[in-house]
Amino acid sequence: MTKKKIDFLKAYRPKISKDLIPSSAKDLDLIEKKQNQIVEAACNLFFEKGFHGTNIREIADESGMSMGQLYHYISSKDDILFLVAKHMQELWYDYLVEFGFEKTEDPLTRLTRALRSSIEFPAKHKKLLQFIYSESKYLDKEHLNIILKMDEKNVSGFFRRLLEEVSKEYSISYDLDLAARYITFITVFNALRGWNLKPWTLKETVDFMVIFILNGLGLPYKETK
Amino acid sequence: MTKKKIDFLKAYRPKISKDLIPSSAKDLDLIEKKQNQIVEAACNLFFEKGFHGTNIREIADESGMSMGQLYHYISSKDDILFLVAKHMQELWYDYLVEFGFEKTEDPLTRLTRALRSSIEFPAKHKKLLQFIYSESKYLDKEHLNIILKMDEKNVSGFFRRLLEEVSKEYSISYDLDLAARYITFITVFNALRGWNLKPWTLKETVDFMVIFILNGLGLPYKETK
Amino acid sequence: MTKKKIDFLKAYRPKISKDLIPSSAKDLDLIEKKQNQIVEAACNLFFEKGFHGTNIREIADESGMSMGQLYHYISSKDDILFLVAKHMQELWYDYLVEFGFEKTEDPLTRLTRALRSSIEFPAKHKKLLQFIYSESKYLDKEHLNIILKMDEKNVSGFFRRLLEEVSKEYSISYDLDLAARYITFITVFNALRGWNLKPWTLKETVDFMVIFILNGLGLPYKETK
Amino acid sequence: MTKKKIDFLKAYRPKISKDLIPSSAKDLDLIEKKQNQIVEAACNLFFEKGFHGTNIREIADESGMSMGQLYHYISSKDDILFLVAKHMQELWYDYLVEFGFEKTEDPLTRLTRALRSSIEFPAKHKKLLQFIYSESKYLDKEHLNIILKMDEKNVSGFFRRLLEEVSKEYSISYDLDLAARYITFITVFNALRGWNLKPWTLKETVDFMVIFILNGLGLPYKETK
DNA sequence: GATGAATGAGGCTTCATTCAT
DNA sequence: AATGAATGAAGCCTCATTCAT
Repeated sequence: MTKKKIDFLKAYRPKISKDLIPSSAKDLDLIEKKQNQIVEAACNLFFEKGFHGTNIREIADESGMSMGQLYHYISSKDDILFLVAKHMQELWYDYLVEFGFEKTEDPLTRLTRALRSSIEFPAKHKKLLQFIYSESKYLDKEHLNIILKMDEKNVSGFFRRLLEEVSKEYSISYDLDLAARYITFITVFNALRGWNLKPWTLKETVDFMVIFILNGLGLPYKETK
Repeated sequence: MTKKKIDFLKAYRPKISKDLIPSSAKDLDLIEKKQNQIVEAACNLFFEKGFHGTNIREIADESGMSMGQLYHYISSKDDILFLVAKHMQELWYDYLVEFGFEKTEDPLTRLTRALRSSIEFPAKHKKLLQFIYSESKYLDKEHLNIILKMDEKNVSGFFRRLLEEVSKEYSISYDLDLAARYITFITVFNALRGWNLKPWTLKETVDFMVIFILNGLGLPYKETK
Repeated sequence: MTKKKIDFLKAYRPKISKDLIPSSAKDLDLIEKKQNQIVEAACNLFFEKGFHGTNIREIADESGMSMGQLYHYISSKDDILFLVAKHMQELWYDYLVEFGFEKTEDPLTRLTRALRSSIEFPAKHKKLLQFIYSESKYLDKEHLNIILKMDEKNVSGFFRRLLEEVSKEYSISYDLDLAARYITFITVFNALRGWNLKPWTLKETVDFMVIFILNGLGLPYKETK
Repeated sequence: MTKKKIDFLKAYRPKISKDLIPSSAKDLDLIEKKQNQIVEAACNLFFEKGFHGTNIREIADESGMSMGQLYHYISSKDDILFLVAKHMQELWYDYLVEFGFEKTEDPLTRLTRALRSSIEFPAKHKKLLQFIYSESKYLDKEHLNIILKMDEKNVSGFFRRLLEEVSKEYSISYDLDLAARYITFITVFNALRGWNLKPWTLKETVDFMVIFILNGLGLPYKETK
């Protein structure tokens, strides 16, 4: 990943500190390693059974830790919820960034590609998105704000910056920020309403949505690649 | 409401039977009345604290019933979740139907008005929509299927029928069913992402979204009323 | 049933009074009729699910009564337990008496026939006997005493009287009362241990037991009928 | 206890595994110790008040555990019922084996002694036997089968093996298995009908029953010891 | 640092009995 | 006399968190 791109992307990644997730451990690297272990275990369980359907002992077992060890690295079940939510935001953002940006300098093409990958990710990780949309409300205020800020800076912000580039070449009358936020939301369709999409293939829904969104934005659709 | 409209709307409203919600009470009218009481109380609590954050005693207290009486009219906490979900679907549908249909025979205007009201409802009942989208997954299979069917028949189906009418006057190349389902989802924006819409008024977001969606559908926007 | 036999049998049948089973009803015949209705319903349920596994509402439903009506004719669930236990004792005794007594004046043959029917009854009404043996302990003291007295007077007493007759013709060295009580108990085998009698037919077990008991009593076995 | 005798006795003793009694504890020895503690407490209570008359809190208190700790070592109240039933079977069998076997090689004498101890045990542990006979039916199927198997293998089987030995010296025409099962049952008299044995001493009833049973089996009674 | 046993409040649900109509 | 809705205490069980070893 080039330096330039990183600037462009301006990722917001909060560092987990002991203030954010109190831990009685001291070795910071170890803390991070163990917390990742916890997150990985918790994801599988949360996605399948929900936050409330999963208990701490299951998380300990799945992560290969004892109860005592678990509570060395986090201070409550809510902490795990936050760690998982944060991890999900990072995964999502990484996916967005991963695809298609080196291949063109044309802003509209970049936007189109970004839309495509942005629609694919929720389609491929339905459980992940469902989790974010359904369990986030159980985050405590401080943690919730961090997640919202990640979402805003990274995902909505990502589209915001793409739209800004596009707006230099196309006349746009609506508010870029509002549009970026709206796009962020409506790309999630496949995850949140996936249950009633039986008749259509992924490609069909993606194609439909990409064109729909570009039309909605008043931009022309050009076949990419 | 005219006869014609009722036909047009083809509402699907499951009747609550004792099979659906086991109850040891015998007077069906009373059952309905008490269940409504329970639903009303549960809504207040669920919207604020979530399904898992609310306990049965609180629901009993809020609805002015004793624990025993509560369980005379339902058979489990899950039943309440279903009753609330069903009630929410009905409210939503009633709101859609309430607005703008007598005022014009022009399909495109009807669609435009429907979009407007369909965007307003989630905006005005954020908690309600948040609840539907986040807690539905805790419904047991049988109840979930009913809710999904209501959603599909009444809300998506509603847009489907509007689009069919419009398609007689405008050339449409995409799949009407997919489009209807997509619209159903993306009108919900204000509820599910309302937290990051501080800077804009309701009117601004609604106007933006109506135009966006009509453009997305390849249809012209005509100022209504 | 002849007068003579009734004398011989000296049945002890407690009359259900309002002291025994408090009831707010006044018409004594009606009380008896309704109580019979309750008993009949309760039997089916108790035999299948046990006393603790059956609730009062089920008994009301099965007997075609309302809760209110039920409690007009009994004063507690324990009353029903007593009524059922009493009914079971009567059924049992009636069965004993029903068979074989007119056909011979020979005491040993009478005893042999009595044994046979006394073994058959538990075999045919396993649930009934299982119920008596397992739930009797939940009777309150006063009611329990009545049941024990019925058992003693009617069933054990029945064998006691048969043995007395036999003892006039055969030399017997053991205590007649103890023997009578023992016989009463060991005829119940098929009901209480029926689960491990798969390989044998009813006739095989009855034949074995009749001979075993007569031998045990030091009496000869003569083929009857 | 000699090697030979152990072979002869062929005891069936199911090992309590986590499949049989789910437990979240990990130290198997501790599990066993705690379960024994629970069993001891439960016996005191069950024998006095019955399974349904005893609540979980009482068992926790009696065993000196907290509710949480209790459920660390069992997974339901039903599990306790099974543990108690199993413990009772073991006690019973241990008692049978304890008496009289070193003292003679004569099969008939051995049988006679076994009968004597087999009659004494129920007489001395009435509550225990009453419990087994009345509450076993509330065991769930899987656990019930284990208890029945223990009963069959250890208690009935014990008599079965004694009878086989005797049959080498005495001519026996009845089915050994049926006879063994019948004996198992009828030795229990003192426990299940003990309430109406006031007038007789233990010795009187035991003597009567031993002779009765040997006669029943067609075997001579020889004074032992 | 690590373990996992221990805590106990709180959750959901049942049910014998009463009482207003 | 009859109805069945209402009561609320009590039952079984779960689980996030702590703490002795």
